[in-house]
Amino acid sequence: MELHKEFFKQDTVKVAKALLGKIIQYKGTAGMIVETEAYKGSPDMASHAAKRTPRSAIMFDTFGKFYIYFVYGNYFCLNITTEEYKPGAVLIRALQPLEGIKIMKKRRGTKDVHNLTSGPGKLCQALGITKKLNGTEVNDKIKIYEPDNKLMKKLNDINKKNSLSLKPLSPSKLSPKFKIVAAERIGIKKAKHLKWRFYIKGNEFVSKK
DNA sequence: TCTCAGATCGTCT
DNA sequence: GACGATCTGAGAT
Repeated sequence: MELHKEFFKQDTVKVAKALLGKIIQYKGTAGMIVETEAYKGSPDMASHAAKRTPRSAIMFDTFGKFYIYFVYGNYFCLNITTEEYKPGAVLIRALQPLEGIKIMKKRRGTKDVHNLTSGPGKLCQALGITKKLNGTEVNDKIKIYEPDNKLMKKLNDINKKNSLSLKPLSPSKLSPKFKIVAAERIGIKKAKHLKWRFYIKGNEFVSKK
């Protein structure tokens, strides 16, 4: 069942947590969301949501829309805007591949399943998501939905075949220890000086730095 | 005009 | 695992 637009009206951190385990699908490729990151404005002043610019305005004005931006000259990052009256978005950081794995391998130029969607830039590349989808409504072109039993079975089959367990593939610096995480930045000035708050299975962990 | 980034990859230890 | 090189474009000055 597709997630209703109203789902994204909630608090950003709530949405980030709730998106874990959901399926994201675009043009014959799909994966289960295993790592998300909540972006709000204050007190995270290094977030795009901290300042309204032509690029980030979508985070201020909408919920339930895809915010896709180009970064480091090579990659795209996929976010979904949240909250009605406050700026916010959830970055999709990692997926577990589910459908269209052949296509993903081709696009990513690797045969390693663990390396297909284990990062925000990687997953956009694997799914063929580019800036042209920026601003589209959730479920217009890119679908997000709750997995049914059939899909879960398929996921388990893929896991068996590739010796994977139900865990995220992200080697992300964000979550070196923990698997299947939602995260929130709690520092204030520059991205590299930020602290992180992780949510794993209902528990909270705060990074040391 | 300048700076540098919500990332990735290859190379090194 | 740590680190440097790298790409383009948005935002700052």
